[in-house]
Amino acid sequence: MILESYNNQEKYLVSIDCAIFGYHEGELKLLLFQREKEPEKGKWSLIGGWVNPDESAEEAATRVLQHLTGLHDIFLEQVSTFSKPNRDPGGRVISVVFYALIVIDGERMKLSSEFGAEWWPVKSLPTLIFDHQQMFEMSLERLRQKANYHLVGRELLPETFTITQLRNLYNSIFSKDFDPGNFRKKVLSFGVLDRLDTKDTSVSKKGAYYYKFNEQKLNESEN
Amino acid sequence: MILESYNNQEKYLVSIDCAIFGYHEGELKLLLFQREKEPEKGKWSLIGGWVNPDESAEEAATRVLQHLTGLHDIFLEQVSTFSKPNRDPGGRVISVVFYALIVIDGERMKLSSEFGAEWWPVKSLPTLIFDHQQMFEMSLERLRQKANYHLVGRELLPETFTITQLRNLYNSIFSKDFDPGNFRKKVLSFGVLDRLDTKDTSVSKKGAYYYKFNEQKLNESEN
DNA sequence: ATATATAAAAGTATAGGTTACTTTTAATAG
DNA sequence: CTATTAAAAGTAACCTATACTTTTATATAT
Repeated sequence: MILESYNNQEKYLVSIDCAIFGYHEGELKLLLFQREKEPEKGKWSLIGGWVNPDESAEEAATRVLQHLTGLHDIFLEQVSTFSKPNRDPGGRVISVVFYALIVIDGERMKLSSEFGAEWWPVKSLPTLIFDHQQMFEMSLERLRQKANYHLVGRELLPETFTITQLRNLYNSIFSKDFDPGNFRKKVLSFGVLDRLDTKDTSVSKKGAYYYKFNEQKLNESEN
Repeated sequence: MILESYNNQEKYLVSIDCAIFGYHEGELKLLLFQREKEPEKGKWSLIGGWVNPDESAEEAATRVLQHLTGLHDIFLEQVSTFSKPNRDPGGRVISVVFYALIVIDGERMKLSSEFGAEWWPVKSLPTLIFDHQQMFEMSLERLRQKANYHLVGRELLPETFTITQLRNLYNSIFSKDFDPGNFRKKVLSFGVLDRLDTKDTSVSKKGAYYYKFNEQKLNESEN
């Protein structure tokens, strides 16, 4: 902005909303809150919060996520800003939208009891409030773009996993079935996975090797 | 956002900043204003403006662009939102950044005299205020992404142009030299250009055919 | 009138990557 | 020890990107 009449200008509430993706039981899931008041009581919303005076939007999103999940170093990326004058019936609120990726483990499944948040499969979401459906769709699109050029397994899978698990994650993100052979070839060509000596024999007699991300190679490849 | 204490929250000024790209004399250019007051007097800034109460950020950017250029239907895309608490020394201002593409013709070159705006080659920009350098860099990156998948000639070139002109535009956007033969093949494979009967003989004895975008095919290809 | 020079336009050959599909492998279960 | 399972490896066809070469059309010079 060029300096000009800062004082006569209207100010607005600024919030963040976050599409939090997780992966559980072979499905990509989204963390949602159920709204308890009118209007739109009973509908669901993304996780949100206000931007405080001492914070950037990124810092606000990080704070909200840490408070909710207890996790630090959550992967977070800005998606877009929603600013239609009447998008929120409660007042003029401009919302900066992010998406986040987190590993759903036992701890993270308890979010429901603590905060009333619930994981929903992205394939069958409930009705969302305001413009949150569009926020979700743009976030998923961004996640797909990200997953095209980088392996997103580290943010969504447990520390060790099989190629098949990784492929199922990708199947779930893109809603299609990747060819097992081609997927393996492609994924290993990134050169950022280390094969362990242990195998998962729960699904095949032969057994599938476990892999884990090599942090050093990840950094080198600017993943 | 979930409804919660709208009233106790701090409000902020919200602005838009716009990286306006144009193409002139074989160079990609950026439209800038020179700042007339301290702090940072003499440095240059992107084109900006406030978001009014009855506008979305997109509408604000469109209004500012129309007022500045007289053009309607300008190509505009949201890049990112900048929100660090102290990014603007004049006060807490959250800025939604866009990039725009416009055809520089005679009319558009007069911007300087009317508004004090000047076109700068992106290869040699002056020092920009605040975080505007970063805004520009993100905008150029977005433009490159866009140009990878879609022909951006319609937004930056005159109505008719030769393949060589289009290639020079791309050379300028990506700061590299595309192979003439390969570029031609690739560009025509999009199937959205119509060849005219007229030729440009100013640069070659043989003459290069003029082309124009076929709007219908453009729409079909979701360009 | 013919030759020359220019860059457009078309063509070619190689390499690399994607895709669909087949074969082999390892280990368990009957 | 044979059958079964999915992992893992391999293959062939196809498509695209890239570097490079050849042909074409025409204004200008001789």
